[in-house]
Amino acid sequence: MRIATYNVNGVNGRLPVLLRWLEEARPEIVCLQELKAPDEKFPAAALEALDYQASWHGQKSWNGVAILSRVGSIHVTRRGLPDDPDPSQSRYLEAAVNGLLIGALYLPNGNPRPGPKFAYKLAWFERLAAHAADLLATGLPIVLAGDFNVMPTDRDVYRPERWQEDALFAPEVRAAFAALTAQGWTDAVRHCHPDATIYTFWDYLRNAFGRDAGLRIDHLLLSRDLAGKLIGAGVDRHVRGWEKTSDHAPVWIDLAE
DNA sequence: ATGTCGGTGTCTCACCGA
Repeated sequence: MRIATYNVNGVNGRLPVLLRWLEEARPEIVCLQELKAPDEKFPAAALEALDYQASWHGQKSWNGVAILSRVGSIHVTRRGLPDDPDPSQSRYLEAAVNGLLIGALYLPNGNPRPGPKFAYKLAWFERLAAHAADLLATGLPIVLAGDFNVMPTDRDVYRPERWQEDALFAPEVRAAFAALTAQGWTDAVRHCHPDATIYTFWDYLRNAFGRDAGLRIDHLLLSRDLAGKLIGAGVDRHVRGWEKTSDHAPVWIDLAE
């Protein structure tokens, strides 16, 4: 079974690209981020036409996350993290799908650092970690997937020395990511490709994709039992080269049935 | 500092956030 995560950067503006990729890749379960659409403008009918059911947590203009499934119904267990002091930002959606618990997330960008946005990012990360610990304690098979807005290590950045002060790579956020995975989560893509240079995002500016000046910020984290079923992972990076495409590429894992 | 996107309102340009 294939599970993917894709920051679409506007689900309606990128709809032709999203549909083209879904038809080509046919993942069983998909987490989407940056819908940039209110709930009433989510393109459910176009996805249904490709046999994908969907649940979504939208917001006007910004953020927004969704879960798609072509392997049975989506039972939403949570919209937003527990104890969220700012529920106006739609960044977390959790659902039971086909025997798995899926947490779809869009972690705050956090720039500029320092500042209130960076403080919000760290606070959001702390609430995610607290909830993730509770999830692990259930013993369920769980996937946390999305745009974490964190490059975990130097090898996840085309030029790490240039990103030391950025909110996506600052010591505090790398430490937060490391502390999260230390709970017992497996970074699926890195686990499958320990030494490879793998990126999931290339800025629109300065021909970043053409220069392969990328970042690895989209991740799928697996609970312990699921990590044992991991048989493959990768990035559909050719999608980043399509017309009217997102600045992110889809990221996927394959799990043994 | 620069550059490029989608979404939105101030609405066919100018902004915000990324």
